[in-house]
Amino acid sequence: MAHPPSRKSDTGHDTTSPPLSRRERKKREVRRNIFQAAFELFREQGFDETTIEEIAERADVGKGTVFNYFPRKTSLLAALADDWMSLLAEEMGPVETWRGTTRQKLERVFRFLTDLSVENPDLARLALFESLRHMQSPTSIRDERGIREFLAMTRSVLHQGQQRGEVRENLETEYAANMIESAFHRTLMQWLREQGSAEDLHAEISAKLDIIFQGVAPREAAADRSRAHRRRKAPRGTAK
Amino acid sequence: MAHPPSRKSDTGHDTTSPPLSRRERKKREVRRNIFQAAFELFREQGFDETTIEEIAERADVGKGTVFNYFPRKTSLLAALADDWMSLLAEEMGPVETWRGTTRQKLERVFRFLTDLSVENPDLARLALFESLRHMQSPTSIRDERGIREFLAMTRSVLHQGQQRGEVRENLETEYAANMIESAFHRTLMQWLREQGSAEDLHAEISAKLDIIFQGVAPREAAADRSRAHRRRKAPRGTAK
DNA sequence: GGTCATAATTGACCGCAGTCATTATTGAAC
DNA sequence: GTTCAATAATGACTGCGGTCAATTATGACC
Repeated sequence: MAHPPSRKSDTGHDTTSPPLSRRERKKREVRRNIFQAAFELFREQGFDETTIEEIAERADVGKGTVFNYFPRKTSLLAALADDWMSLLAEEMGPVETWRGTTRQKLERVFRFLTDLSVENPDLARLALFESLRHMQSPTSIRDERGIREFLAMTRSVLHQGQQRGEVRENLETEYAANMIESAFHRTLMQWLREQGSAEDLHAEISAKLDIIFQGVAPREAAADRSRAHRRRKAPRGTAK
Repeated sequence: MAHPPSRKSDTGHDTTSPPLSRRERKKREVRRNIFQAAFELFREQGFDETTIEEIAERADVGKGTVFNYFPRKTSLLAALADDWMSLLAEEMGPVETWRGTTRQKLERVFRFLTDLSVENPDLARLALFESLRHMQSPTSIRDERGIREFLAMTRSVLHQGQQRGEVRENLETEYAANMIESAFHRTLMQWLREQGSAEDLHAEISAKLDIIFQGVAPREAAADRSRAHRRRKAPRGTAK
């Protein structure tokens, strides 16, 4: 029973300073029960094989109640991703306090997440995949805390790197963070599918970090300037 | 009715040199009818709003027949992705014949695919998303021609670039192609979700290409060598 | 305690993706 | 033309995700 959904953080904010009403406490408890029941079952029998009714049964609520808390079945997976990000934030503290080179910081973040994934490949696969679903439909309102936080972190690290001279001054950190995130995400998904060794995974991530740091062009011939239009523009994206 | 599924290529191979039996011809025709009916309907009313029974109705076959050809509803989307890749291959010919710099070649490929996507944002979103599904489950046997071909193309372009001195000799093209693909994929998905202008999309892709070519590290301090273990190893992945 | 608006719970119900046992078609062999 | 095994078509049926109208719990206010 390695790594059940984290006990402290749940998937909501931890800022529970004001004492909660009974109602609120009950709600959280129910939510937690459903969440927990769901992941026990997912782990035991897989996602597709688990029905909402089973989850409701184990959480000791009606089927409809499950949908009150998690409007789609896949919302349960998104909750897991959020949970993991909370674990990460909790474990590593605010970015400003991290030590080491830019590269080391990035590797530490990746390491934390890959370790979780290596322990729970099935859940990781589901959660990673789910974290993309919100991109599918423009109507979906989910805010996808998971990826957002990851991007914000990566971006901060790059920013620090700029100040320390380890990252190009003129780098568009928004885009770079975006690329790092998507490369990491894809690498992890591929690995989860192919079920290689953890060593392979780390090696591949390291190699890709090399590429992102060094670039593809040879050292001298900086870059091949052929872009027809270069419209300088505030990057769209996830930062506000 | 812009861009219906391509008429010539369908989703199967074009190598129809040996004359086909009547049976085989019938099969292809039925498959084509279903494919076409499905995409007319998807375009008219959206994916979720279209039922398999409607598709079967319009293609003038029984419901079960649809499932004979496309075992899941989403298989129809995967077929679209394949179709688009065939269009691309057909339009641009073998990689060896392309002209221009490495950067220009990559931009031309992206341009072709983004143009298709700009014309059919809804279908593109669905197809792009679907093209990731095969990574979700290790049991899925789909071979995902789409992404594979794209990777092979990108890799060839990088290889040529190495010969022309536009790409670092010691670059692991397998990984680099992989990163380029995932960055492109993600950029496109994000754009499709946010519905910006086509100009925005091109600018973002261009900016990311800059990053991939130049790298994140400053010119002088090549890279920050901190990786604990550097296991040189044949890249796993999609090339055979 | 009693009243009442608001919020939470619930399970009967619905629609559709996907299955499968049955039936129809094909074409090779004679 | 007839036979027959292999292949394809079919739609009745099933199971589950998701909805919603009805029911119950909660707590603010008197």
